[in-house]
Amino acid sequence: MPKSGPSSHPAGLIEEIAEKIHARIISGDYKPGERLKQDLLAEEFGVSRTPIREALSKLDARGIVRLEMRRSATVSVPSPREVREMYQVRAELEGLAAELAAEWINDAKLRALEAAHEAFVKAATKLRAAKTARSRESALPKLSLDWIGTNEVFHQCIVEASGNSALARVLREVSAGYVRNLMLSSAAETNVLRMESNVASHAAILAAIREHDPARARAAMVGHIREGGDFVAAWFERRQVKS
Amino acid sequence: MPKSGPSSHPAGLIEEIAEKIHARIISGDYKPGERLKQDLLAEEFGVSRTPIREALSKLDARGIVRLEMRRSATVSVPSPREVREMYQVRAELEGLAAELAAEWINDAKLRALEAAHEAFVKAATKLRAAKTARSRESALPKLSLDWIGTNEVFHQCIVEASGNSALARVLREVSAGYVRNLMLSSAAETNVLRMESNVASHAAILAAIREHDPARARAAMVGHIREGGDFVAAWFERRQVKS
DNA sequence: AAGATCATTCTTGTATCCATAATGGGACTG
DNA sequence: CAGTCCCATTATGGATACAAGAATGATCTT
Repeated sequence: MPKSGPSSHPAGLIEEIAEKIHARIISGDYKPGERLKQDLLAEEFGVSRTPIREALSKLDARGIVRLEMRRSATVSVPSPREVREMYQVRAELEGLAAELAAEWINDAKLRALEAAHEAFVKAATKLRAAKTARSRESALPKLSLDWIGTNEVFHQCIVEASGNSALARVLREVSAGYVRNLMLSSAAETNVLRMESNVASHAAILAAIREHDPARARAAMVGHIREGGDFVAAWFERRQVKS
Repeated sequence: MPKSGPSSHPAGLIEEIAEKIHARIISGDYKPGERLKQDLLAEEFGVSRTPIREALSKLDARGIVRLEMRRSATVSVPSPREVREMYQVRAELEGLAAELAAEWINDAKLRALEAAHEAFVKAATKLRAAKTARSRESALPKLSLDWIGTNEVFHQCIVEASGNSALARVLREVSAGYVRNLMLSSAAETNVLRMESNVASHAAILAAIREHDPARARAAMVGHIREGGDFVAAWFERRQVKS
């Protein structure tokens, strides 16, 4: 497993708590508009209010909660429209990453990217087999996690290969965590078709980068992210009416 | 003066302190690699360590300081290369904003944008006059501030007109504050030529948006930001060898 | 009875405190 | 004399304490 990033590692309690709160928001435990009181969260997670505060601050920066002066943090689950907006931004940024990667990638990073792709294909294959087999006791959650993880590694490789550290930071800070949590929740409903489409997209992106074709790499990446955005937004719409 | 954004307003002490620390880093009071001890900062600003910590966390997210586990925050003044990287990201995001704005802007927002442009032209004219006159006691700092402010309003109008709130948030969070502080320091050295080029760029962007030409709006904006990035990076190089 | 006002309570923002991990210096040894 | 190991010092992360500003509810007035 590669280190999670080239940049600073608070790596600590705060980020962990932020992720947990985020997960609960996505899963619907905390409903939109609900007021998140620091005391309760502190008790919930068995820590004091201090790390809770910092976690909430991060979630505010990511647009997941709204933090106003002297008022409780309020859950701000995005509308499907906002999900689309976020993916539009992410598409732009990762498109840039792919373009730069196609231009500047070196042999070592290319090999790493190819390895990441292989791992992703393997994970997808296994997950697909498990899904079609419908075997009850198969470790489907674990396979889903693998799928998400290898997917993330692939994208991260490209960002790293772009050689633009500011880009890497922005993606980490404003979108990466969000996407991960969304995928964790929606992975269960991801069907075989979508998985195959994802594999194909990754292959196309990899090919464009290998052949140092920036324009094609960008286009492929933008399309890939948009596709994912459509799926997640749709899933979000369904979930919203359901709850 | 327009409100600083459509989104959440902690608007508080933390943000204020973050800006102050940032300004001191840019101005060179705190040198690259220097370790920022929370105690000292706390005394410096006459507050306790708690808000200092949160401010440092924000600065870490913005890439201005590096925050590692159980270690002091270290000043991380970007290399000219990193400045360029940051502007590349910003160009991408604001380019997207311009593209979307050209597509979706409505009459009210267009009028606001035109007003912002007029204010910018006016501020630029005054500043240019003051610079060429070289009158000693003229309120040159104030005029510089006006120039920076109106410039920011113009860009913000476009972002708002894009109708993509996620985009607005990302720009605010990761790049806007940075840019503002950089400009505050480098404005003094901005020459007349650059100011005129800036005015021309803004006019071109405005025209493209008015005529609903997304591709042209994006291209104009990307070029404009890149130009600014080159200038700031160059200024940064000069300053780095000087210190 | 409805609305407004004021007091109480609750929650956040900031300060202070304590435990733990890093740092730097000194002593000891090869 | 240099290198290394260990301990004291110091600074950070987290917990607790305190003050101040909202939200709420009760009471009084019209």
